[in-house]
Order: sequence, then structure tokens, then C-alpha cells
Amino acid sequence: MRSSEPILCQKKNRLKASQLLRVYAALRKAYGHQKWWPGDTPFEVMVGAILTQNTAWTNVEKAILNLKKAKKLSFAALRRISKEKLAQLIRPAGYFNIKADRLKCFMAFLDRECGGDLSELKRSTMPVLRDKLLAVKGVGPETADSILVYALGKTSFVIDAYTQRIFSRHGLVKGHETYHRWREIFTWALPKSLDLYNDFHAQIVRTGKEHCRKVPRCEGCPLQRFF
DNA sequence: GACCAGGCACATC
DNA sequence: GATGTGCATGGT
Repeated sequence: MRSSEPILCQKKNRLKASQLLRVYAALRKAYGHQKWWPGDTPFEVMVGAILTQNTAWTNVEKAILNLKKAKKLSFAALRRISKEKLAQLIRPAGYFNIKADRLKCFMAFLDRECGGDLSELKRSTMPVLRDKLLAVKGVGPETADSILVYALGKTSFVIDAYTQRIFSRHGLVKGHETYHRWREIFTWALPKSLDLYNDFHAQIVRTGKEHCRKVPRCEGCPLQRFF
């Protein structure tokens, strides 16, 4: 079923704020606040953000558990561990050689930027901090935005595969857009609120996992009335 | 056995 | 700027 009012202003490909907030409200009502990201500490969130690149979260959980069991889930430990040993610990997350290198690069970044002190890193302001993250090898826009929102408490909207799939599959955003453009569309439409940015993306992932994978299972989707 | 999952860097055109 | 490719495990 389609909503009577289009969510998208077709001329400018801009989402309408009122409709987008209704989408969020429907998800929030269905699922409740998601209290994201799954992780005990901001540091764990950062590690998880790198490990989950193109990987099912269940596999990331196994890798994080390995790191915890080996007492390597800390800045100091990951700074010291060899790349080879790290790769073996994170093996279940896939791409383990690539991700071991990316984690080491990220630890080196934390070292030179704040000595591993995340409270100091949080003092950096946007958009400078985002640019710094994007300059780290292995940190692309989605990983950077995830770290910004869920580990550092900055209002930076995260676009991921689920966001693009849900909103383009139903014609809410037309054509192929770059990550930058997707982020602009949401940022323009939404009020700048950390809690909204945090929870909206979490709701999108929840919906995507349950109803909008590549083979959609639309039954029971809270967004059916919008689509 | 094929397909998929919360990307990214790099090469090539 | 757009497109193609390699990276790899574990669940369905």
C-alpha cells in the first residue's frame, strides 16, 4: 500500500521531513528504541564497525568474543599484537588479513591522534573529525559515520546497504546515488538530533534484517503502509 | 553448492 | 567520475 503523499520531492530528490519522521515513528512504535550499537564500550563499537564491513554481524560477534577471550580487546593490546596473531583471532569475521591490517591502521591513528584516549578524541569537532577518520586506510564513509554516532556521540547520519535497499526498492529515492548524496538527502530532511540519527539507522537495520534482505520478506514489515 | 552479509582500496577506462 | 575486482567466513 502506498501513502497518498509522496515521501520524496521528485524535482530535487529530497525526502520530506514530515514523512520521513513518520517512517521513523512507525519503526519506533514497532520495535521500540534500539539502544544501539551492540557493544559494551565505545572502543568495542569502533572495532565492531571495522569488523562488520560486508559481513554478517553473527560472524563479527564470534571475532569479538575471540578478542575478549584473548584479552586483546583494548587499545594497548591491539597496538602490541602482531598482525598475524590478530588475523587469526578475527578469522570468523571474514577478510581477516584485510581487517587485521585495517584495525592496526586504526590503532595507529588513535595513537597519534589521542594516544588511545577516546575522551580526548571526542573533543574534536565535526566535520574535521570525520575527515580525519576518512583519511585512515580501511575507514570509508559508512564506517566513519558509524564510529562518529555510536562511539563518539557525533550527529553524523549513517547510510548502509539496508538504507539504500529499503528506500530505493520502494521508489523513495530515485536512481543511483553516491554515499555522499544519500547522506545529504537524510541530513537535509531530518532535524539534527544525535538520538534520532542513532536510533533511526538502528531501526533501518532492524527492518532490513527482518524484511528487506535481497530476497524481501515483506509480511509484517512496519513500513508496508508507506510502501 | 549457490547465495548472501551493517565495505573498502585499488586498478582501469 | 564510473565501473570492476579481490578480499573470506559462516548461515540459509
